[in-house]
Amino acid sequence: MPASRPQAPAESDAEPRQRRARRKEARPGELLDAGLQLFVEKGFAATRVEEVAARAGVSKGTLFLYFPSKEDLFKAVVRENIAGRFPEWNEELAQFSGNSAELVRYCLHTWWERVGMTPASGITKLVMSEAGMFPEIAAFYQKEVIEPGHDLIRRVLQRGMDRGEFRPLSLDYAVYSLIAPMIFLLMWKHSMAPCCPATEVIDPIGFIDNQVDLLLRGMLVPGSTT
Amino acid sequence: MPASRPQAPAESDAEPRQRRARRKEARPGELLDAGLQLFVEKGFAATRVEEVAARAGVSKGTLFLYFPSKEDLFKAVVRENIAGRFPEWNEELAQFSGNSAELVRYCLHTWWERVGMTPASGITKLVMSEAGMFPEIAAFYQKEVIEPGHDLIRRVLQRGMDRGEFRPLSLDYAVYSLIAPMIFLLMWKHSMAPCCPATEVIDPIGFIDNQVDLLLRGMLVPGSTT
DNA sequence: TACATTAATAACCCACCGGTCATTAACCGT
DNA sequence: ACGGTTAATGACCGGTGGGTTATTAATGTA
Repeated sequence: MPASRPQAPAESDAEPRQRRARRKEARPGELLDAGLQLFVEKGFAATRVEEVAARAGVSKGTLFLYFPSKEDLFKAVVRENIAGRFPEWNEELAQFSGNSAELVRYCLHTWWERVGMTPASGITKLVMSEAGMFPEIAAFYQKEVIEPGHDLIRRVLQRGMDRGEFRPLSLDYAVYSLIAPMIFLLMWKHSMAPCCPATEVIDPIGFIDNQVDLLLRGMLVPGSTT
Repeated sequence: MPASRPQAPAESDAEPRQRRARRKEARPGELLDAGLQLFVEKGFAATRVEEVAARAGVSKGTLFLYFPSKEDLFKAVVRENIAGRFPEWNEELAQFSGNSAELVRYCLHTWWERVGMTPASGITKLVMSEAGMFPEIAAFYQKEVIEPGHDLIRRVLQRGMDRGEFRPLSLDYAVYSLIAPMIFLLMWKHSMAPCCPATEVIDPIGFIDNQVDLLLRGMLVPGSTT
């Protein structure tokens, strides 16, 4: 996980926090953090640069001192937060020693812990939402995140088939059968859920468990004892 | 399917198409059609009412003569294209006479034909994308579309359990297991797919067939001959 | 043709927001 | 203490877009 920064100037601390402090080093990072929060909250178009600046404890003019435009700020936010954690995950996958049903369950749970329930999930939602307006970012995301993720899942399923645990599957489709509920969860969390708190809330862990159970019944070879 | 309208005034026809024609009856429908097109193309916030009016062959002022606000126009578009069609679908569901596995397959295929592959799917994508910024719209959509759709699916699953075709399921989760792949398909179609035409395209029908097959293996009582 | 009714228009208002720039003040070397 | 440098500011600009309204003209009636 990217080390979280000291969360912008908190004012009212031991420091009287003078108005026009000169902190050239800290500004970009604080603006990036504020940008991440607001872009995830409101999307790209709806986020006002002045608000980003305010949340970073700085004026609008200062923001443009560090980032030439709103779009550049956005790109910087995406770049910083979509760190390539895939090498680490691929490593974990290769070392997993349990059966493939357990591996599937482990993958989805881990995804939820490390992406789904973190701000990173907001970026995915954001990119899918605004892809139409920013095709170059969509392409970047496709290449850097979606394809590696796709390959990782594919390897899990292939492992299950190689070990005789899964019946022969159409890999191209089965991969999406696992991805789809995760995307759904993430879209739900960031779109409908915050607006309609009254209506039936989906418990993510419960849903994932149930979904894995359902899909595994369809994927495991009949009569398996797992 | 709602009978497609004569697609706004085409000018340059046999009719010289006078400037300020008075066509009180035709305006709302033409504005609704133009609105559907543009909202799906560009999203809610990015669509300018003046552009909707122009595409309907009318001035901005005229639009506000028929719809009190942009948001009301949008709600009317949603009602006409999705929400208003549930009675018809519920009727079809009630009259279905095959087994429940066939019914599930029929539902998803029909959804794809009547929503997924039509502009109506763009509306769902739009709402999920912009729900955060427009809670009124999200709440409206939740009530008029999501809840009826949820109930419809739930009835299908309940039918399968009542008839002893499906094993006991957690309805709350199982409903989402069917909805999730549809939402995924639709998000994919409207966000990543148009931007990354090179990369592996998902065949919707193939995916749906495969998904239904997988889920039914998990839902049907073991040893069922269906 | 004269007149009332009202559909339709286009100019207008105003709030908002991305981006700029002259001004201000914090810091540093001497 | 005193400039000189530059980080930071906030007033300002210009374009945009939702919504309003005074005006215009199409239609129906006599």
